[in-house]
Amino acid sequence: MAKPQSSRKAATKQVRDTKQVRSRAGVRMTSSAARARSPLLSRVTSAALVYERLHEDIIALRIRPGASLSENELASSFGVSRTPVREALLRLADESLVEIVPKSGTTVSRIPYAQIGEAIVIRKALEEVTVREASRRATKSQFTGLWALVERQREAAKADDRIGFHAADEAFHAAIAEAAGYPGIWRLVNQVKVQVDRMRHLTLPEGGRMMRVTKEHAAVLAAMEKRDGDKAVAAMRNHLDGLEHSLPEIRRRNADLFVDEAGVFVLSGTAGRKPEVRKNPKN
Amino acid sequence: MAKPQSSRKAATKQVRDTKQVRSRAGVRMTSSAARARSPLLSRVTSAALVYERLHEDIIALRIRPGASLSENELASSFGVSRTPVREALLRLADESLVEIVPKSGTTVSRIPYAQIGEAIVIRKALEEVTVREASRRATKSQFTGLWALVERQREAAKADDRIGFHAADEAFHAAIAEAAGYPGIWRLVNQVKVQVDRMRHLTLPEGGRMMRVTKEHAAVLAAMEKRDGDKAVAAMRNHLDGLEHSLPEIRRRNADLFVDEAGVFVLSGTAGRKPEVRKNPKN
DNA sequence: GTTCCATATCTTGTATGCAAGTTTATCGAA
DNA sequence: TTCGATAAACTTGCATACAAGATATGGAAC
Repeated sequence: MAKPQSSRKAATKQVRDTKQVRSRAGVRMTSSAARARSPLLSRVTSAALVYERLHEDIIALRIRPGASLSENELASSFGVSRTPVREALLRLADESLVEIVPKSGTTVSRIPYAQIGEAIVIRKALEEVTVREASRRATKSQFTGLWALVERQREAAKADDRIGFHAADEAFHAAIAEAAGYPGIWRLVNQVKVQVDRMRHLTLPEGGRMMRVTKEHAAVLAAMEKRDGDKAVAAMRNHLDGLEHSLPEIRRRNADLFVDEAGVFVLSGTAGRKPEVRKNPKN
Repeated sequence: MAKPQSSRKAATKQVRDTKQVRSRAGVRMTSSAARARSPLLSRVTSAALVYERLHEDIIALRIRPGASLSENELASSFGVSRTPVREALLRLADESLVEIVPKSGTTVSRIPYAQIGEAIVIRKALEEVTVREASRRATKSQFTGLWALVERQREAAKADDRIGFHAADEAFHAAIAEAAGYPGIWRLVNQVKVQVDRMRHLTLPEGGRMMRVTKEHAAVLAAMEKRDGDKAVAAMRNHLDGLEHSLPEIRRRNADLFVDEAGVFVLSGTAGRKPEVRKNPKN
């Protein structure tokens, strides 16, 4: 490998110090600074696009858990080369949505049933501190917006619009996080609950569920508005408890989409790629 | 196994009986694809190695926040090509440890001071539920192991061995998570506190700090052993409160390593601000 | 001196070819 | 048929080449 032109690489160190900027460099950054934000979401690269598409399809179960993915076929499908596809898959592997076996193949992860419970515990812990802080800090206009979201849910429930209901549901929780001043927590919650979200797509139509959830939200919000943090936390806890209600039944009906995880033993795991997942084919 | 002496081929055929129709290009629908494997070690790929090295160096501040990274120079430094280096950098970007600007360059992220507080809140929330559950579920042998870790901390504190102390500290918290049956929570905590860990490397030598922390751990553990969940949670909360004690001073002394407003997570309408105008006019 | 512009030289993004394993298919023998 | 060995066809991991945008440099004009 030929080194081109040694200009400032007198030092062979791979880490160069901070590049200094001229005093008026800021004005030149206008064009790039316009779109150069949102590190996790939409970049303008092909890899990001492939990632988003695959992410959506996996979460929505449009690609079934256990399905095999091929970098080559995905590449020709998306009309790009393997490189961006591979980057997307690596990222999905970090989120435990796909499993890459080095020289063998890549599959969409089955839903790790054993992790669902822990994910819900995590979500509860995070949302409780969030709703407590939001009870203190939320402004009047934020309460107005929250009530509007509850109303949107009520309408969606009446119209039996599950998609719209879910969107408003997410927006409700996100708005609470914003009111609390904890945007990172909501981002974290979203990261943790991916497997739960996949499972949600299997929920059976249960009469009155959406209206019940709406009422639970209203209870949380009412307590918040009274600045009663404890009561709001209790209401939120009660609300999130409802999540794990029908999980065993859902699992029973779609056994092939789940996997029992035996012993995750990743304690000081070097920031490891992902927990080892033992698949237990129960044919 | 219910199958009587089924050969591998027969098992394969049995798997095959499900539809192998490709509903979408690139997605092959199979019932059970990859056989369970035990890659106990995380990954033996070059990309993983590069990632681990860079991760360590960034966390330990051996690479200073704000430094520029070049895929080419890193590649020749590691003796590999750009591809595995790039994969490592993309992963580090997901963790907000580096920032990749598409056609411009890659830099090591400065420590987002505004996120430190939220990270500590998150850690508190997660560790509190963990210690509460561990108070219920921990076995006698686990308590023995935990006391041993406390003792190791005491010894390290006496010997003024900061590295050994920190290792035992981490192990203590990890062991509590394991006793609680929440391995995923500890993994998540580790992910969240990366920026806090970087900051920890800037802590000034403060007399008696290690011994104080050891006593706090002992208090947590004593409450756990009495199965007093509330008291254990309170002790843990008190322990973690100590984290944010000297943060402002640390930041004041190393202002160039921090950035005020990073993260910029546009949750609602208002557009994000410009990411960073390098305010480091060296020379 | 300052300002502006062309250009050389960086940077990362993507495509492609090869290497090294793994799985599947094929063929032959008992 | 059943089993076994061999080879063909996959798979991902990595190296390399090229493309396109961003930055720094140098010189010309004023």
